[in-house]
Amino acid sequence: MNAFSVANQPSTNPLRALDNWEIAVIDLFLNAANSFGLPKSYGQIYGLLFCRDQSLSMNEVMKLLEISKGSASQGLRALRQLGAVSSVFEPGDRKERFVAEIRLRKLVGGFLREQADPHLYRGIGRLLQIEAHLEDLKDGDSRKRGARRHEILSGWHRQMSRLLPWVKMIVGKSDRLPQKSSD
Amino acid sequence: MNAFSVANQPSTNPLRALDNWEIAVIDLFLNAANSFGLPKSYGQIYGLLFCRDQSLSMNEVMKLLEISKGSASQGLRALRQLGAVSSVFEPGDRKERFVAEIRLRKLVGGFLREQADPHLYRGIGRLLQIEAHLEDLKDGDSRKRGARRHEILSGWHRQMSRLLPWVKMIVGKSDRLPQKSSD
DNA sequence: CAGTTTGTTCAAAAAAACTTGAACAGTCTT
DNA sequence: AAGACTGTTCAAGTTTTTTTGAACAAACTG
Repeated sequence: MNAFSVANQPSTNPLRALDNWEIAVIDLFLNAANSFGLPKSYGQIYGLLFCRDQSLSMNEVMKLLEISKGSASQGLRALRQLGAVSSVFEPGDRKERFVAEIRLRKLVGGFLREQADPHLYRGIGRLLQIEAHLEDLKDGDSRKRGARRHEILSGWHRQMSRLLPWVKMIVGKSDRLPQKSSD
Repeated sequence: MNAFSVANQPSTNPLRALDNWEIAVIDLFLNAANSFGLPKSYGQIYGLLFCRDQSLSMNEVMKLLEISKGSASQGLRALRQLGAVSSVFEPGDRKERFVAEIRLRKLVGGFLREQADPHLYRGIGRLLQIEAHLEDLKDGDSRKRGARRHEILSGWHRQMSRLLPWVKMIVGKSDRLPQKSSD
């Protein structure tokens, strides 16, 4: 039986209740997720994995955080999609196990790729749509005003496009703390 | 009577129905607000003002967007707080009128000031709280692991703090399109 | 001062976002 | 092949956020 074989391990038992500092870290990420517009549970899941050296299975995540199967499944999938967690397979074990990506550069990069880039992309379509509306319009004040607004928005779009690479770059510098290693 | 005195103006009547391009712009900002974690109505309000050369009163905003008094009042207040709209008083008119801030630098700056900076600030407290939990803990694996995580988070905090000034700076460059003028 | 205009507040209603868990599908085990 | 294990999906339930509008306050008007 499985719960036992795990429950017997000395102190590295991944199902031992969370330490207080871990709860605080998980809560930190819960709040962070929230303010990035991600569901709280994603933050909790990431936070938990962030705390651990060992990879965790979906089941362990569910039990430790007391969240449902559905949340765990969807959360882990989304986080992997964002590049915030990756999965590993222990040889001879069917189940997937997860670890947190802790390189800030990667986290930011993934977030921008999945969230910001699509917005910029759709922005192009929206600008074209506005242009189309303007062309349907007889010459006059409104059209002129609209053209000016279209220019402004195009400028903003250009600026935001230029900004993102810089963000990735700046965050990249001096990632990783002087310790352990990675990359 | 007031509705009339306004309704009689030739073509600049601010209550004439919205043009299609304006609807598209408003919708663009509605979506943008959403993905910045702001209520849709804030986006609509900003979008409307963004479209207009003339300042609008709260009442005009309400009627043009068909939103309630409460939304208009709260939205305008929040947008002013963010520095995204400013209010002007026409001499000899009691009511406040609003115009959109269209300098991207100011918009980004305001957003960062109101949203990002507070998060970074609270982050300091959270890091201290984690530290405190660690000190309550007897030496051991968990404590060591926690200390490592604390270092990582501190590093991230430092990095994000360094990033924000750059963002403001980069967005500042070549703001305003070649036209009109401002600043 | 009584009435009008302008704007705020906040409890309740509506809408949106998130979570849950049961049903399902695939894999492995015996 | 039956049973156990792992993971996905999605309709329904829950929670959170946003919007509404009525009640209120303040400032002006005649």
